[in-house]
Amino acid sequence: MQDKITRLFKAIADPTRRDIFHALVIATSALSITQISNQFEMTRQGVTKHIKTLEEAGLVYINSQGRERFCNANPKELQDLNKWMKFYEQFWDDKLSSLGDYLDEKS
Amino acid sequence: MQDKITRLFKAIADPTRRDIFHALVIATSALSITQISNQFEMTRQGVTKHIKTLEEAGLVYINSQGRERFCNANPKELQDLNKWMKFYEQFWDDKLSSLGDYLDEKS
DNA sequence: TAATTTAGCAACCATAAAGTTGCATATTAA
DNA sequence: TTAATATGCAACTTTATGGTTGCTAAATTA
Repeated sequence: MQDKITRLFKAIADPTRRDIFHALVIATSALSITQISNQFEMTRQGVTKHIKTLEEAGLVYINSQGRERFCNANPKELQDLNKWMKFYEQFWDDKLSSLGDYLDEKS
Repeated sequence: MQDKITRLFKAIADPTRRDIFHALVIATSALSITQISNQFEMTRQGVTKHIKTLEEAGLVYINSQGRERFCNANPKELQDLNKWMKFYEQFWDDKLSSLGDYLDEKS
């Protein structure tokens, strides 16, 4: 369907998903779907959909226990985005001169 | 409408826009809309729309000259995304212990 | 001045995305 | 075993997104 980096970017491009992700990151333990839902003004099913998107992007993984599904954040996955951006860092200050440096390095 | 960080994330979440952005970054000079369009299998109007999205995110700025509009990449804008991610870096290795460190720093 | 080129704007289309309601099912508690 | 809780699934609605076609207008070139 989509490549990994696109899934990642799209997952965190939604503000609600960033909030959910954030809540999971700073949580001191895994949170169930209901526990997460209670923190948001949205139906549980709405939250579930977002969780699924985050999960498919690798940003969240789930641990089922009985009838509950405990969600954990996996911020490490953001490294891929960092890597993507890394390339453009060299162009931050002065585009042309940095491009020169980049080309020099390659030669 | 949307906040800046969301606009940025959404802009680069689309693979075609990432390609356009990339083309502009590595270009040795500003490119007109037509010049960009020629590099993609899409109508000029389609490209124009993407450029507009990139422009609204601050990732591209335009220099009009006569009937032409020369587009430049502004990769510096990605710094904001970097800053957003920075917070989560501390959770990359060991979530719980890193959170501890973070809380320690704040106290 | 006539023809060509560059581009914007508007309308349209198809699909995806964000969120809802309603219902079924499995697990846990009384 | 009955009631309550946690969740998934499906259908539906609304709005956003990615892309198209067709037309218009301004700037260049012949």
